Amino acid sequence: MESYVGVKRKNVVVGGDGRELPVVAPLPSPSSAATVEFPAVGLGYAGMTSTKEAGGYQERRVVVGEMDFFKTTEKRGERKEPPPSLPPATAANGHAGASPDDLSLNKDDLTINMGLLVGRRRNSGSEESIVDDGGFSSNDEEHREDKAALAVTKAEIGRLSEENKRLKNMLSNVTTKYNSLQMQFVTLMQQRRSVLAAPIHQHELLDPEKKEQEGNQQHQHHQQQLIPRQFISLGSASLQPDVEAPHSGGGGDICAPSSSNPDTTVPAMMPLPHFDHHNHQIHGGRERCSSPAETDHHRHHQQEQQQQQQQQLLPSWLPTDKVPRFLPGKGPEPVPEAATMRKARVSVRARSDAPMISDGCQWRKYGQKMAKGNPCPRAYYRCTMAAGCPVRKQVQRCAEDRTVLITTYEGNHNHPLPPAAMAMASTTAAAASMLLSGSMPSADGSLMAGSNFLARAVLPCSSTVATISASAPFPTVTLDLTQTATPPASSTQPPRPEPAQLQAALAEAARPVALPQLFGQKLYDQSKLSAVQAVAGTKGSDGGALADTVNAATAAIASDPNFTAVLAAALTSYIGSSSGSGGGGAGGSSGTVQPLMSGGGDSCSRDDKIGEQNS
DNA sequence: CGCATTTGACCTGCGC
DNA sequence: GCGCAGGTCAAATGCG
Repeated sequence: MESYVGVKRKNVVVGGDGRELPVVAPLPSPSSAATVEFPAVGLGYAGMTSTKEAGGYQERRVVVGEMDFFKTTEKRGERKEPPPSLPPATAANGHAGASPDDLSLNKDDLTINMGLLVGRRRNSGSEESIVDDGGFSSNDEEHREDKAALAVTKAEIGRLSEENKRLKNMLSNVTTKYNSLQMQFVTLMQQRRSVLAAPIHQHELLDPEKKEQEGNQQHQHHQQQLIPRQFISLGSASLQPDVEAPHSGGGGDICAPSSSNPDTTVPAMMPLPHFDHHNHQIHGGRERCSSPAETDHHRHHQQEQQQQQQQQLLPSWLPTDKVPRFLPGKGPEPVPEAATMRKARVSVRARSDAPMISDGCQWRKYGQKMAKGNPCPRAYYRCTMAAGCPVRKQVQRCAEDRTVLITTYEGNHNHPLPPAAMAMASTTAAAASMLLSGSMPSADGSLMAGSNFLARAVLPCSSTVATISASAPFPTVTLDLTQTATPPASSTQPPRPEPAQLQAALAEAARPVALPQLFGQKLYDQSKLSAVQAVAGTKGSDGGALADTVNAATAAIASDPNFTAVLAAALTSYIGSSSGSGGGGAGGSSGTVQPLMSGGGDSCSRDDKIGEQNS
C-alpha cells in the first residue's frame, strides 16, 4: 500500500511534465503489491486504497486541468477566434492541443501519442497561431497536452481499477475454492495413509469391493475405498443432495461445490469434521472411540447404516434433539455438518490481560455461565461476521492462574475471513479434520475411549504444547501457549525465541489452507515439528503397554499434516496477535496476548482436558 | 434508535 | 426420576 501510494505520487508528480506517466502510473501497483508479504492481502488492500487515493487525486487533477483548459479556451475566445489549427470541436472535446489525428492516437496508444505529440508540436511549423497569440507559448501547449494526458490517464486508471477489483474477486474465489479443495485433499491423504497403515483391516473391510476389483490397479482400489468414504464423511449433507445445495451458501458446507452459488465466496470454509468412519463410532448419540474390532464390525455395516441415515436425514450418531438448538437456522438449514462439526474443538491457552484474545473475527457474546470449579465465569461468543455462522467460542480464565485465558473454538466459518482470522479458522478446521477424519490410528481407539488425554506434542522452538484430547464428547486440540516445554537436551535454540523467528519458522507450516508442501508427505512433519515428543500421560496406571500405545498414536498424530497445520496455524495466529498490530482490530476483541515463554510449571490444571497430563 | 451486552430462565444430557 | 452442569435463548439493559 505504502509503496503503491509512493508510486502514485511519484507518477503524478512526474506527470506534471507529462510524458512517461500515463501508462506507467497504474501498473506498478499490482506488481509492487505482489512483492508484499501477503500477496492477496496486499493486492486487495493496495488495490482498494490505491484506487481510492488515485481516484481522489485524479479528480483533483482533472478538475484543475479542466479549469485550466476552459480558461484557456475562454481566453482564446475573448481575444479572438480559435486558431485554425485548433478546431472548436476539438477544444470542446476537452482535448486541447490535440488534433483529430492526435485524438485517434490518444485512444490507440497513449505513450506513443504523447511522445509524438510533443515532438511534433515542438517542431511543427503550425505553431504560428500559438506564437501569434503572444501569451500562448509552448508552455501553454504543453499544459494542454498534460491535461489531455491526465484525462486519458484517468480513464486508464479507472479501467485498471475495475480490472483490479475484478482480479481481486477472482483471486478470492480461486483461493477459497483452492483452500477447500486442499483440505479435502488432506483428508483424503490421511485416509489413504490410514488405509496403508492397516491394510489387513481394509482388505477385510472392503472385501466385497475388493473381489470385484482385484485385478485392477492398486490406486484404483484405494479410490474405491476412499472416495465413497469421503463422500460419506463429508456429508452427511451429501447424503441428501436436495438439501445440500441451499446449505452450501450459509451452512458452511465446504464440501458442496460452489457452483450452486458461484457468487458466494467460501474462503475460510474448511472441511467439516465428520464422524462415522475410521475409529470414531457413535453409539446412542454419543461419540465413542471404538476398538479395532469394533471398528471392523461397524465398518461391515457401514453401508447399511448409511442407508438408514439417508432415510433418517440425520446421522445415527446425531441426537436429533440436540441439533436444532445449536444451529442458527432452525428451519430449512440442514444440520448434520454443523452438528458434527460441533464435536471438535480447538482450545488455545494463552496469557492475556484482556478479556478476549484478538483473533480477527467478530464475536458477539450470547451467554455467560459460572462453570463448576472455576470462580471465573465462562463467556460464550458466536461469530457475527456472517449471518448463520456456526462458529462458537468460549472464553474462560484458568481457575488457578487468572492470567491464563482459555479460548475454545468450535466449528468452521461459513464466510470469508480477514487474514488475521484465517489462521485460527484454519486451526479449528484442521483440528476438527484431524480429530474426526480418522487420523488417529486405530490402535489407539480403545485408548481414546478410556483415556482422557491422548497425546501431547511439543514444539521446542516455541515452548508450545499441543494436546490432543479425544475425550468424549468433544475431541479437543489444546494449544497451550503458556507452558514451557522441556527442550530437548541437545537443543541449542534460545529459550525465548523472538516472535519473528517463530513466525518465520512457522511461515511454511502455517499454511494450512495453502499447503502444497504438506501434501508432499516427506515435507510436512519433521521439518516443522523437529522434536515432537510423545508423552504417555494417561490417567490410568497401566503404564507400559498403554504408554507404548500412546507413543505410537502420538507419533502417528504428530506426523499428520493436519496436526502440523493445527499447530502452525494456531501458533501463527497467536504470534500474530501477540505482536500487537496483527490483530486487525476486527470486532471487539482487542486483547493482547502476552507471549509467554517462561514460567515453567505454570500450567494450571484444568477440569476439562489436559489437567493432569503433565505426568 | 439500533446494536451489543447482561442475566435469569430454560433446555438438554448425564450420572446417581 | 431427580439433580447437576453445560449450553443457549431472549427479554432487559446499557451505550453510542
